[in-house]
Amino acid sequence: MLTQTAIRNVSQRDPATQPRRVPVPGAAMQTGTIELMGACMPFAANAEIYGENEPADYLYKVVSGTVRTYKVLVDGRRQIGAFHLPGDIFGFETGDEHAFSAEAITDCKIIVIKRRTVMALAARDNDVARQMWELTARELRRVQEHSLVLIKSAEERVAGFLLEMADRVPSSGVVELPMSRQDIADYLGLTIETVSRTLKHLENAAAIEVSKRRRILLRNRSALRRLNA
Amino acid sequence: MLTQTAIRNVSQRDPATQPRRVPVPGAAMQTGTIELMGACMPFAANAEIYGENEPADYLYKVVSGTVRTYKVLVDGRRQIGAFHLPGDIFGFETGDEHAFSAEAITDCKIIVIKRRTVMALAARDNDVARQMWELTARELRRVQEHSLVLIKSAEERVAGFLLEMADRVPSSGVVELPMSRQDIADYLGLTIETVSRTLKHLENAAAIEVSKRRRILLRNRSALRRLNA
DNA sequence: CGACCATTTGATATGGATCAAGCGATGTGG
DNA sequence: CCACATCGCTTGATCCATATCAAATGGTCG
Repeated sequence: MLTQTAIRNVSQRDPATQPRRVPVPGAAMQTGTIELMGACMPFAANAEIYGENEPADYLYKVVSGTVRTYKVLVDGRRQIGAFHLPGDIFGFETGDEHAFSAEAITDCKIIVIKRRTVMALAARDNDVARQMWELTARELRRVQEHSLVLIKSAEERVAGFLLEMADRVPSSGVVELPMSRQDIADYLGLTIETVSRTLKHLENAAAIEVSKRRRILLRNRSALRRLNA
Repeated sequence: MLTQTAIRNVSQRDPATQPRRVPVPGAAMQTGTIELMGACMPFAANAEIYGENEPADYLYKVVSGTVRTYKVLVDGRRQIGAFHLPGDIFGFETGDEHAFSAEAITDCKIIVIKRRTVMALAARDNDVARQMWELTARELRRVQEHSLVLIKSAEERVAGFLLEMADRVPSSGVVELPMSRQDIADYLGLTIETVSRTLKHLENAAAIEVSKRRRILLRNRSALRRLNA
């Protein structure tokens, strides 16, 4: 259990991309007020959005693209805590410093909101405060749910992951994965080899079909659900 | 990975113990206002406090004793999500239903607060709303931190657990564990045998000393911290 | 077309699970 | 107050799922 994943990229925030005040249209307006307060910023694939222990001055909302939040242990093992898809708000873990690091997996557009702005608003408008509580609670539930992988087999983990992704991008039947096998492995606490072999397993069992490497067809969801334990 | 832990007790909430309006003194008053709103209730060791999927009408604050929150998979595997010690508030996972079950590990006294009361108060007093957000965020961070066990070895898990417990009950040097080996195992995603062997390992390495089975002396914290990865 | 990188596939090793006794503390009844 | 039963825990032997090590393959992009 010593090596899991070496640190693979030490990308930096692109200094050229400064926040621009941009009215952001449509794009998942779950939390109405929020996006009006921020600037929309592009991030290139693999760019760092923020690092662990940096002051947590901003909140982030994904407009397009996918983000991973993760921690890296001293010896290089990496645990991905979450994938964030369009519409998701992240970076509100709590407190003064970020507990995790965040990177763009693909090219992303992300609304960046000053935390102070939100806090100030929350102090006046307790509807906003409630909304923030709500969001944090939802995230808590997600992480608690994810912590069950600890007691699951490789097959259960992968099946569960596919179902989770399918639920989040409801393009019934096909799951287009934005992340690499390594990302999946680090999210599930497995190795890429095991992820690969398990996908093949599921394919042999006629539960899925791996059409392009990152495009997966769910052939038999109830089989997957059964495996999800 | 099929059997981990069968369901071991199906204890019921003692119907004799009705909530009594009791002013609760001292005992960890971190969140001032909260405890004034609730009733203090005793729970016997192994009594159920609430079950998964029950309506989440209450919040809970531990006055004395220890509580475990957990989920059980269909086949009986159990994952303990948290241990709650005196002063801790739990049961605010979110939403309408509890995501986890909660049981008293030892005899407990617990303040039970109607969620609606808190919500109503939060709607008027946004300081309360902020406090709830704060608490939820703290819990989120704790769970995120715990999710790192996924990539840790047995030794790292156990060492980390001991340090965590030592931090929470700052009785410098000795850790009095209220929970069984099985509870520890289910919290760390290990078996009791592995927990036992690992404790022996740590003892042989002069990092700890197991004096009574549930009393552990931390002989060398920096060694433990080194193992914690 | 060629090089590179992500992924798959294969062979082997191993940490922790499982199976199976032992053991010691706690409690019970005689 | 002591023999005995019980329960929680430890210890030992063996097994297995997944990690690790090592190539082979194939897709992508210049």
